[in-house]
Amino acid sequence: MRIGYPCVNESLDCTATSTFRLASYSDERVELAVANNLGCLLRILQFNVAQGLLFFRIGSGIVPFGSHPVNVFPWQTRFADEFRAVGDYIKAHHMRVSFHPDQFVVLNSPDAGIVERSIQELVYQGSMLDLMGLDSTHKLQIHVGGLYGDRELAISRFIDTYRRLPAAVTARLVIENDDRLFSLQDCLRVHAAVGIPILFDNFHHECLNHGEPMMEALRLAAATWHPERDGVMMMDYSSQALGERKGKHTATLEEDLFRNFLVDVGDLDVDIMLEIKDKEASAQRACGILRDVGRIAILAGATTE
DNA sequence: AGCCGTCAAGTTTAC
DNA sequence: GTAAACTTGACGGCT
Repeated sequence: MRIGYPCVNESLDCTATSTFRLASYSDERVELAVANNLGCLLRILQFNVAQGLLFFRIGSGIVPFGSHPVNVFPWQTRFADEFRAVGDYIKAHHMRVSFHPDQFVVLNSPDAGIVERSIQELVYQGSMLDLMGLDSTHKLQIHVGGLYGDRELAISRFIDTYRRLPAAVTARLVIENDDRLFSLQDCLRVHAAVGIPILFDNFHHECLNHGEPMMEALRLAAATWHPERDGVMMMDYSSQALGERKGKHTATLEEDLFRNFLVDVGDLDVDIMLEIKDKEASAQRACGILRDVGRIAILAGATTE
């Protein structure tokens, strides 16, 4: 089991998502930004290894305007060595990484232009994993998309689009249950049609479900991951921010809730991405809790033998 | 030097 | 019909 956090490290003064405005686009700025971002990404990964955090979500903005037609800079060849070095580091330390294209990637949109731009974004993000030399256990996670007033049609449109995706994308694409529109059950239907793994989000499941207990939901999602092709299940973990709008992520890890969640996880192998505002601070505490729970389990085992 | 409106992209929900 | 939320920093024009 690995624990990680998304995109931003708050301890280091180094950001892997530096960018600039479209209006000030130039090839030179792309080159500067990518050099900075890959350098910072490696530093963040080194920091993570030192902390025992072996799961990390890489931000979408490593290459500014990476899938935009304005960007014709040959970053794939210019930074081939740097991407390869990052990938070598990840493999050497048995880390796992993912990408989470943001809300503009909507594969089930009725607008063909939006679908095409979405596919290009997925191709861009997948190509970074290719350049790093990372296999299909490193994933691209998206949501099913919009509802457009007709759930059946929306799901079937996702399936149709999925079948047209390039193999480099489908090898890595996973869908996540969301908190308002597409539940775990909806994702399971998409999985049944095309075999796409489901990245389980416990907090979204708490917000939107059909009565499945957490332990059952985890096992349903885990069964959608093909061990050799996909690796162990990835999941997002969070909890409700107290006193805030329903669905708002907590600012910091609620340790008791996380400890209880690990009990539900049991002996299921899963890599956990903490979607929590204070990033690596909570991730480090989560690692400590995981070690405690493991130690207690070992002690409990010892006393019964 | 510091303030602060704005930033490629989509969709839903609240007002 | 328009704006906020998703999530968030930081770009960059302006004083």
